[in-house]
Amino acid sequence: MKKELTDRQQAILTFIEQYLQENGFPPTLREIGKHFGIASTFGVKRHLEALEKKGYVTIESNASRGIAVVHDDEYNSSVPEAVKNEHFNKIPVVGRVAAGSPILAMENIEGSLIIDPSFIKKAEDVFALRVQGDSMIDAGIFEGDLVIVSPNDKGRNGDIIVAMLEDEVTVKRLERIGDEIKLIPENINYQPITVTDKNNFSIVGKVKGVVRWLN
Amino acid sequence: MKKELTDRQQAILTFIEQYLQENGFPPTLREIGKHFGIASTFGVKRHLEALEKKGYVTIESNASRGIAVVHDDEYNSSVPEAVKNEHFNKIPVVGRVAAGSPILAMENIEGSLIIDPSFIKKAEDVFALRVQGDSMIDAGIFEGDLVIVSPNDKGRNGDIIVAMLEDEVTVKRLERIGDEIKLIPENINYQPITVTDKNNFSIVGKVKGVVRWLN
DNA sequence: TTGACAAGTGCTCATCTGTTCACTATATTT
DNA sequence: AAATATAGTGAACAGATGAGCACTTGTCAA
Repeated sequence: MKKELTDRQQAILTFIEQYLQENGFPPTLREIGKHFGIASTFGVKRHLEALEKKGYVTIESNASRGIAVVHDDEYNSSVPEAVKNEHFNKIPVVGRVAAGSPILAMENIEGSLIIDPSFIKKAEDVFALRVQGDSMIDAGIFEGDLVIVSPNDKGRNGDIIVAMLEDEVTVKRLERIGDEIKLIPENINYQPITVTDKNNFSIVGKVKGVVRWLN
Repeated sequence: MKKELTDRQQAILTFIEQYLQENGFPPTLREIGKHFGIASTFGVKRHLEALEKKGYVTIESNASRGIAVVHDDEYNSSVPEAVKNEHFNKIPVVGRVAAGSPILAMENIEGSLIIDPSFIKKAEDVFALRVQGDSMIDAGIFEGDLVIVSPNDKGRNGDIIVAMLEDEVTVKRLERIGDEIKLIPENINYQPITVTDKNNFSIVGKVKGVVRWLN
């Protein structure tokens, strides 16, 4: 376990990491000092020496910007193998879907989500969709939730699926009776939809998961 | 598309990337020159200017080691920023919690979950807990779901929290009235719990998110 | 009260480092 | 043949930068 940092040291370490991220190279002593209102480079230097002694950075003597942030093994061991091997899954998050437009068009991508491969088979090609409306609240799917959709799985009877109906995207439970297809909402205030015009209907994919974020 | 590089320029770009990887900060003009047997810093500088003009690096004027390697979007789009910068969050998933045992003891860890940093503030120390029981179904939290818990946030009035009560872990909505603490289930079949013995009660943390996996 | 420690000031100094200029040389393109 | 881009030398220069010292302040535990 690494030694604990003082608040000041932690703040400085964070600043260095941020600076590095934004600029691609580490800050100078004076830049650090300026950011924290420390007038003397010596004050900054001692913070860095403390950080080095505690194992958070290494400092190249006499080299300008010679600060390297240490990512030690302990830290790395917390990195899942999957990520090291780049076998993680990055899932595009689709925001609002404009009527008629292809779901995965670039304009729709709202962000991305990383999901542990233990949840998703590696090659599976999934995406996330932000839920609008409350027709599935009894299935624990609320407005604003993200549903993870697998377009390669068109769903079986009883599965929750994402369907495209009349250029609108909806999340519903699928019910197939013979040739008839019904979309069942999980909310007593809504009525099941029977698909009549199969030209204007398609199943986008099966819902594999739900992710909700509070606040 | 980026302009093509000469062999020399490519070699220098590669060297800079390697140096950066090994040292954590970029090389100086003289260090580059020394590596390639270029005696004059001016020769090196012109290579860098070429690299900058072609969009491979940016150079901070008058700053030592002010070379930043540009990673353009095309190249990066297959690798999420989060992973490249190792700023992703790996969350331990806690399975069953034995009565009285520390929640985060190793034996309890069931697996791990990777969540996009866009959801969680970087330094936030969270873990995931598998839900047992159905006392929160009206809040969309079902048995078997994973709740993401932030132990640093003890929750405000109305928040959904994880509490430790009589050596049992429960997910409930928090209600504080004056000095009285109530735990409200979100299921009409359950009754609110008023905390009487505060010695046997503690708040584990606030629920920040919910993840459910189907099949 | 004493001591240890974190944090900071103001300053000097040496050297690190990017900038610039004049000049040379070799390909490739026009 | 002339223009252009690439590649390099050697030297001079100024500003950027880390190192070091003596001294001060505030907090906290023994």
